[in-house]
Amino acid sequence: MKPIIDILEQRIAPILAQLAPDIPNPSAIVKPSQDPRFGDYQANGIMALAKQLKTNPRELAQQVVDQLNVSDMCEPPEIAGPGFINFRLLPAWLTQKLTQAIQDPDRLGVDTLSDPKKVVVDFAGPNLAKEMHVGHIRSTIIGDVIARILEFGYNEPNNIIRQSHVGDWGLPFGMLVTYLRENTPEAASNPENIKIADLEEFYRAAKQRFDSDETFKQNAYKATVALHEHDQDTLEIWKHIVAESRIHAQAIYDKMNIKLRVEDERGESAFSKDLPDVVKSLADANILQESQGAQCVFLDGFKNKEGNPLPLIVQKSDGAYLYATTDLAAIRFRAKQLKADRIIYVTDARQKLHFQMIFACARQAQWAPENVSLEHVPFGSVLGPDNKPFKTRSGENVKLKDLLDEATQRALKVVEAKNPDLPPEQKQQIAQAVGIGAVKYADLSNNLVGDYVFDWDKMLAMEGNTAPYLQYAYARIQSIFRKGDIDTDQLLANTDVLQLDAPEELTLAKHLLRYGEIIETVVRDLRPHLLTNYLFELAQNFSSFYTNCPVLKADAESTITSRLLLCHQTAHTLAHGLNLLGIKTIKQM
RNA sequence: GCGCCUGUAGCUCAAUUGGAUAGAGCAUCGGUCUACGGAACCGAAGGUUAGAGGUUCGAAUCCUCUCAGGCGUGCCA
Repeated sequence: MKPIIDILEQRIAPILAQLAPDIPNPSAIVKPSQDPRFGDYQANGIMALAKQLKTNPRELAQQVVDQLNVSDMCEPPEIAGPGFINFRLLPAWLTQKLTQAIQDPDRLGVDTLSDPKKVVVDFAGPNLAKEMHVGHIRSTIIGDVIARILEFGYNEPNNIIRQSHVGDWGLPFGMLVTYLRENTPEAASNPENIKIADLEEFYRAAKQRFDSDETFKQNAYKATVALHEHDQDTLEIWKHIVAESRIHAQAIYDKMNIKLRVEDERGESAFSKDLPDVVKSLADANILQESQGAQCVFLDGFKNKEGNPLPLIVQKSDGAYLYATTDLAAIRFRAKQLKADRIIYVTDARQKLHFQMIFACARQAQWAPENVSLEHVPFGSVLGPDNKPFKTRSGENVKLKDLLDEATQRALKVVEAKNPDLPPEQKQQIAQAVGIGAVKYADLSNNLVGDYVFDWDKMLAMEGNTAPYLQYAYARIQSIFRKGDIDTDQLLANTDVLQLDAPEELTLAKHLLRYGEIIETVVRDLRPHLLTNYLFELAQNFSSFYTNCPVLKADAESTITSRLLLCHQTAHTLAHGLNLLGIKTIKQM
């Protein structure tokens, strides 16, 4: 089914078109009402339209209502205030629609969005030379969630292409190759034996040599040049170091429940051979200029501190290429080769200017035509308790592995306290789901723009807008099904007994039917916190229902079944939504 | 200097992008209290939306200025 907003708008649209033939696409602008006194949904567009028509808004609203037929789904619409139209959904209609949603376990009654797009989501993209640290956490979490939501919304998983633009081609690798040759020449001559137990230590040792020894430094530069010139020996060692590094990154992804595979990786090295052609093409298109020895593109509207045109530098004065060059190669590849309709970049807000320039350049070079949407999803920084970028006490980056381990440890303590009798392996599994879920949910549940303070106690607090609260609501429902020894298949064979009477039942049902509306909005606006908010409210509505409406102890058999169906659909929606957030549910906690 | 972002209850954040009396969660106070899992529920209190103007039926949201903080601003990514 379409979102209720869309149903109402589409019913009103032809009436508006007829009443205002000269206004292009007049819209009813239907929104959920904030206050129950104004019904379930309200149309806000009449007043703006009346303004344009220079007519009385309430009279216009009356004309709309006179012609509008929504009697199958709503009580008679009311005109209120300066010209709102308020809609109250009929229980019978809600029952029918919710029944349909229950009978559709794969999509929960959510329509596929009508314009399935081919989308590239660029996220994660760590530097493979080092272990992932807290600086990578947001892009990784948010990008994965955006990809998951698009996969569901467009219902064409193969059209959603994850791209991890890893750093695997720079000086750090020249350092690592040189260090490996120096310290373990036996591995360097047999690269397939390269094993790096501690990637961070390996990098640190190489960096120390680099900083303290001039000969080493020169060798590292040489190795980097050799790499870029595709020297066979160097390339062979590089390949195995990258493979080892990738194992470390993959371990983090697995732990975090991030859907990223080796095939999704297309980093600097993959575009390295395209870079000369990027510059040449810009020159051929007459948009390349030399300035202070560097090859630059000057784009309209970008100024530096002196107020002079700000260049996008694509080739340094020493001939080397930069990340701008690689990003341009990538954008061209994604638009032309992958044929993406939307290209989404999930990076730090500090890169905003960079992407504005990259996008402008790609447009000017006609690598991304106007019908390809280029979208930067910027997000703020993770701060420590001192409101400064999150670091360890000694001022180093917090390793993602350590952070995730601590999350699990802390969650395990809580599980031990609450449920000491569970088998140890189950406690471990719960701690994993709760700890990782808490970290991810904390990251996703606020508006992306703006920094947030990393606070263990708040994210793992078992009350409030947190992952554990949602997981708890899910676990409680599972408990009902265990206690009542309910067979879900048998239950779902009786969906026609659904009946909504109690106010808590109606509130819950209305909320369940808004799932598609939320999905549609998030697919369009790429704001995951709208989904976390929705799920939190769902859990709250359920808790209220749960305390006020006995399920297994209800008076009539039909009420029991009906309420079990509500429970089932709530649990199913919670699990589905949490899965879109990359967060696991557990049956007990 | 210029540009971008942020400023909402004591704290952390919302407000479906211009809609009705700005909502949640923590914390505080009060209630439910042998419970289909109390990791819960119900209620109270808490606001000049940083400040000042403006736009209009209507502004936290749009415009102008001011204040405070963060980030960026040519060869790092």
